[in-house]
Amino acid sequence: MTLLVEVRDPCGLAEVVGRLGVPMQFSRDEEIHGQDEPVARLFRVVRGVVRTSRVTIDGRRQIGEFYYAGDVFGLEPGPLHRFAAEALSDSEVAVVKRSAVLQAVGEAAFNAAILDATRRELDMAQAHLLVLGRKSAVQRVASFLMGLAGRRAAGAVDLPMGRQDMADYLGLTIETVSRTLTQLQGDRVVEFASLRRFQVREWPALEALAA
Amino acid sequence: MTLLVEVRDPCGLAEVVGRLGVPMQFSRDEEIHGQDEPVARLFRVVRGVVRTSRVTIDGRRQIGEFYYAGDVFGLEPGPLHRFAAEALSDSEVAVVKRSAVLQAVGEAAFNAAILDATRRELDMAQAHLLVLGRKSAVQRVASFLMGLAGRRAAGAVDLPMGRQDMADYLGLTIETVSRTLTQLQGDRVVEFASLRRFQVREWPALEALAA
DNA sequence: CGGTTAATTGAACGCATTCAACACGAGTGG
DNA sequence: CCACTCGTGTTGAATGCGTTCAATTAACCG
Repeated sequence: MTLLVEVRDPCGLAEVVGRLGVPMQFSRDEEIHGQDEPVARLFRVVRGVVRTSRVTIDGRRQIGEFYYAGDVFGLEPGPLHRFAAEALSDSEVAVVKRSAVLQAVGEAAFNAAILDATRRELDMAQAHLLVLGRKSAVQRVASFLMGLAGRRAAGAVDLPMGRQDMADYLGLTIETVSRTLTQLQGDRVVEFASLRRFQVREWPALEALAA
Repeated sequence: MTLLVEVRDPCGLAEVVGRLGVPMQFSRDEEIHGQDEPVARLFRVVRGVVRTSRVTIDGRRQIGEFYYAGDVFGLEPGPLHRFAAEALSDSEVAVVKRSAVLQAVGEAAFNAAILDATRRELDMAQAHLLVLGRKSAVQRVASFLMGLAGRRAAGAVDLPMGRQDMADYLGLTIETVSRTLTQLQGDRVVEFASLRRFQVREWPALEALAA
């Protein structure tokens, strides 16, 4: 657990935000920051899961990313939040002003940390591009489940988001997601104990399906 | 022209790379840097157009971005190039070692510039995500043409890449791209003077189609 | 228990793909 | 100048995947 955080946070931004941040509670679907708000604070997930999303002009919803315990979010390419952030379930988030972090660690370390976090965002975005641009429904869902299960190597895995969130994230409809999950379960690749909890039965098969 | 460069390069990275860089010539489809190579240099397009691309395990090709005159490329989230870079047409590229830039401008300015460029990459990636995740073929092609035409407000616009590159970039097949272009032309929204040169006839219609 | 929301399933449709044939343009050599 | 070829782009017909719309079922919570 500690190792994971260290690996994903070589510049210490997550640690600093966690240390300086004020813990705040958010309930299911509560907004943590809004779309088009000015960027002023940094956030770190302490408990629960957070999603970033935005709505396009024609009403379609796009999920930016899902953030899990330890992850930092609130970084944006520009001065405004391009995405809103909401708690998926009841969550605890450490919140701190950017200026406070800047003051605490100095400008050089701050920039380095922001750069590092931005790089990680870019990395995720590019991985996601491959999924959306070139993968079939089964491949998308399989990749997604692998990503979730990868966080907890074996045993039952929590599926913190609903089908609609999955669908918006994967660029599919809720019906296709549902059908695909049913199919994967029918093929004994994964097994759902409940709607929000599953276990990988056949890792090689899942990897093959994720292509 | 100068204004455009300034707007897109507030931290001067493009200017520095252009100034320090050694101009190199690349012919059509020639590789500028390879996939999985270590990141050691920065590049700036002087003349021509450059594409970044990578091939997945199963042989599908993904286009990262297209870079035009003035654009900086060669930035990556990690220590290795996730994408290869190739010249689309005969091009001139200014090449400079990262270490040389670092030494020339100092660590603080270097980091700021890299951060800024990385942010722009992230911005492009997220815009692209919206296209790939939620848009139809017509919307994708229309958006793409708008993006190209936006660089040169009016008159004939150069289409520097072939249909296959467009298709890979937009997550479509070459046939669908071709059909869509034909359709847009039939609807008098755009007009192709030749295969690689077009003009926007109805801006409002094109914007509407791009959604 | 109902009442409500979320998820699944079914059937028909439509868009993009696939596979195949054809057109076009540029370059080459007769 | 024409014939030939090769690469690239276009067009056609059939298929299939994911969507759409609608109905049903399951889960959750009082």
